[in-house]
Amino acid sequence: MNKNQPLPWDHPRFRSWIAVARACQLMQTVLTRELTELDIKPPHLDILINLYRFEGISQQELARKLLVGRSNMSMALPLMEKRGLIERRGDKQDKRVLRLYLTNEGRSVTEAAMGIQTALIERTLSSEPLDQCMAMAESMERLIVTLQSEIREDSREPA
Amino acid sequence: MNKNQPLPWDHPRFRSWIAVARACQLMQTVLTRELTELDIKPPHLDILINLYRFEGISQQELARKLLVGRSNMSMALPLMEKRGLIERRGDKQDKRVLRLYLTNEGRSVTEAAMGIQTALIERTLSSEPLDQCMAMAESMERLIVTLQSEIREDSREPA
DNA sequence: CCGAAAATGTTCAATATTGAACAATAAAGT
DNA sequence: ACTTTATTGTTCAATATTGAACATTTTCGG
Repeated sequence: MNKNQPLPWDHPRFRSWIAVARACQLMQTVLTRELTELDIKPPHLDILINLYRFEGISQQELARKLLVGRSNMSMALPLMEKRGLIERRGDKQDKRVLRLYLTNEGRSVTEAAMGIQTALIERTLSSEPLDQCMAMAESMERLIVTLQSEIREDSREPA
Repeated sequence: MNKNQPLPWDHPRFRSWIAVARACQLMQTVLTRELTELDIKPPHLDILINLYRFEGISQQELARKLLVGRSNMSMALPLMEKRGLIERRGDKQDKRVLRLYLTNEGRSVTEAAMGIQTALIERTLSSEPLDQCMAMAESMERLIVTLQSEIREDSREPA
């Protein structure tokens, strides 16, 4: 059965990618644990960080930045609003869009959570030379561009 | 508010990691699309690949390899069994454990799916020099070791 | 200006994932 | 042998995520 098909784990790039995926998974797991004291989870942190950087962003724009569907935001944001972390205010110009803002509570939770995440990343990645980290980031950014263009092609031409 | 706290996006390692995470997310999205023709999703592919490599593995061992909880396997595997992709047979020695095997159907689906995933990875990563891929893999493997030991510490000492 | 097309957000059902509590079996300690 | 502890798998409720169908509002073509 393995006669004519080269097995994936013989491909160096395949093996590399699997390692990347596993590392992401683990990092997520550990981050989840460390965030429990703040009673938030990674998806919410992603949202908070983006609101911290881009105050007044719309739900649509936020979903695009996070690479998730709009419906995701429609489910998550009202919960965060009820918890007093964010506010949603309608845009004056365009009555369709809701613009998002951090509350003071949300801002301080975000700062604490960013501190935790930054510390985790520094701690676990500090043994890797900075050159190597930067090179990896550049590879990943090229990968992101490639994959995003592929996704856009698919949705333009859904034949 | 940003006076005394250094912002995460000023840390090069933080930025690098965010790029890694986004790339993983996108890769997952694209892989999901390309697997629809086989009617399976990435989590099932992960399972199939591991059964392909390690026939007769137990549910527990499989969960450990995939870095997911045992309950996850308890939910997913019966569905895959109903779809005729795998078989679960009780261990003769130890009546607690269920050992997992691919059916012929499962094996051919796995081979097709591995082909798709390998092609995707080769296609999107081929522009990165092999040295760079290997260096990244080594970094990620070190990261995995670090994070796993941290997880183990936590679960040993859950104070 | 009016009707068609696009954009934004919501709802819903389907699927994933987790952790906790549980039952059955095995291993260890006495 | 017997009680205790550990391991394996299951169930359940809670939370995430997605895509499709939908309503509202805006934009565009005529």
